[in-house]
Amino acid sequence: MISNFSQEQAAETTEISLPFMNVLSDEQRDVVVKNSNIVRYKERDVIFLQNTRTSHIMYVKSGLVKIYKEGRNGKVLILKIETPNCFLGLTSVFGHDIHQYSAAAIESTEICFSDINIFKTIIKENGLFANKLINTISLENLFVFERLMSQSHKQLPGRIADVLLYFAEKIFHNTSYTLPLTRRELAELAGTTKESFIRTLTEFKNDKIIELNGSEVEIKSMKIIKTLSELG
Amino acid sequence: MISNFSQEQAAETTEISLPFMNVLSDEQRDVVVKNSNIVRYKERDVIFLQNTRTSHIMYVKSGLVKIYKEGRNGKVLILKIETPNCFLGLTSVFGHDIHQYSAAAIESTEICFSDINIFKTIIKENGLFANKLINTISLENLFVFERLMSQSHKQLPGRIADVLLYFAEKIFHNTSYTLPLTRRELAELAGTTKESFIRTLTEFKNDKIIELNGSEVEIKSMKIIKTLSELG
DNA sequence: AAACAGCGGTGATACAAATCATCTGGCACT
DNA sequence: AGTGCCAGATGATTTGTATCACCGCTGTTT
Repeated sequence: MISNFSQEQAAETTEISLPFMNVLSDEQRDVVVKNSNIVRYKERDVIFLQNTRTSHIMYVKSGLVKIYKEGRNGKVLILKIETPNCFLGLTSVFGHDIHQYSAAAIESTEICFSDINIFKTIIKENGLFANKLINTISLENLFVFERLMSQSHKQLPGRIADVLLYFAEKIFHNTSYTLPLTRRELAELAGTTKESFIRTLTEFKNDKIIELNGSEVEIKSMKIIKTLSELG
Repeated sequence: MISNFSQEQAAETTEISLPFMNVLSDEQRDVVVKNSNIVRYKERDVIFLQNTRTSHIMYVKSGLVKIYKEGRNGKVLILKIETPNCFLGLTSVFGHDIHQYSAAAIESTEICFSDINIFKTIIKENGLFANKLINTISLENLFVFERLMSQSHKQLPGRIADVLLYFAEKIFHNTSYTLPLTRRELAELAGTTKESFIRTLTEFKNDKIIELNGSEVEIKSMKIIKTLSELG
């Protein structure tokens, strides 16, 4: 990957685009493009690690990224999964100069890196862009509140239902999909253990709530899944 | 309170001040002051309720406010406690036009209400202010990540230690303080039940980690509390 | 080919914490 | 003074889920 990096970069710079780019002036857009570059990651590649310095704004051009946090006890929590056109670690960059969590590619992924100072300058210059960004970060915040609610007050079936709903509604926009994570990672997303996740998933399958074939999932009764999610 | 509202307002408008007010121009400051007013709440008063429309930026002038969320199963989760000079529900206002959580006064509290459109205009005009705001919301976000980590991966002693640390470090800046919440509310903050919270707190007391007298807490061994928090 | 490491899956067991029940004392009503 | 009501507290019981142990399978390393 290193060997053909410059080649890639040359080939890709014209394709750089950001969310809300439409609210930027031609000049601002130009500055961003000139100060950005695209990097490709393959499955399982780490994009950035917790406790490293923040230096760039990143956003997902294609692929899927898991955002996760590691505790001292070795336990891992997957905070969220970022999809194309999402910023990566906005809150980490603007909240702290050290990354407070890690990011890794779930599948083959392209990330666009933009200089953070260019970004801050544009926020200062372009209030509409700033407003959009504040909106984005706020929505992220509300999402985490929901996750917190899910983790602290729902028991296993509700949390597993939440994970299944998450993939169906936020990631794949479809009731049938291929789980992009291992059972262990799914458990880290649901706040449980591999074994408990598997067991509950198997129960869902036996109860005909979902169809399950390895990583292939089809939600058969969205109604029951939603009820499980709501009742906790 | 209603009866002497206009009187209060008249008396207080000169005292309106916002975080980051120093980055505003004289004119902007003037507009904010003219479009703001202060409302007083007493203990247990609700400031705004989940599912109501957002209309104002609020910030805490004095007092303490609990931010909480209610689930369909009747369970309540206290997300955080806001102290003087904090904005109230920024993410709710900027993320959604419907409040996604509730706020209530824990003690006698003064809240400053500012028109939301005035605010959005100033963000557009004043990039420095926008940057500050983005920073604030990002930090809020990181805080919730930590809470999520605490709730999903720590067991009771670790979570209770986190609550005690929260009051000591973030709210009172002191190792001895008076708990401003009931045991039930403390449990809602720790993600547990009243009974379990009481039991664990009693154990801490018996183990001489804290001194406890009703709502009076003194952390005797900060070291152990921090160890408990870190090991989960 | 053998050794191993990691994943999916299942059963048995242990344990943390929720739930249920009950008692206290303080405070607010009539 | 008496009734009800909520907060704090403690004990007994139940239960959800983590933990432990194990199997088969696949892909990788040596």
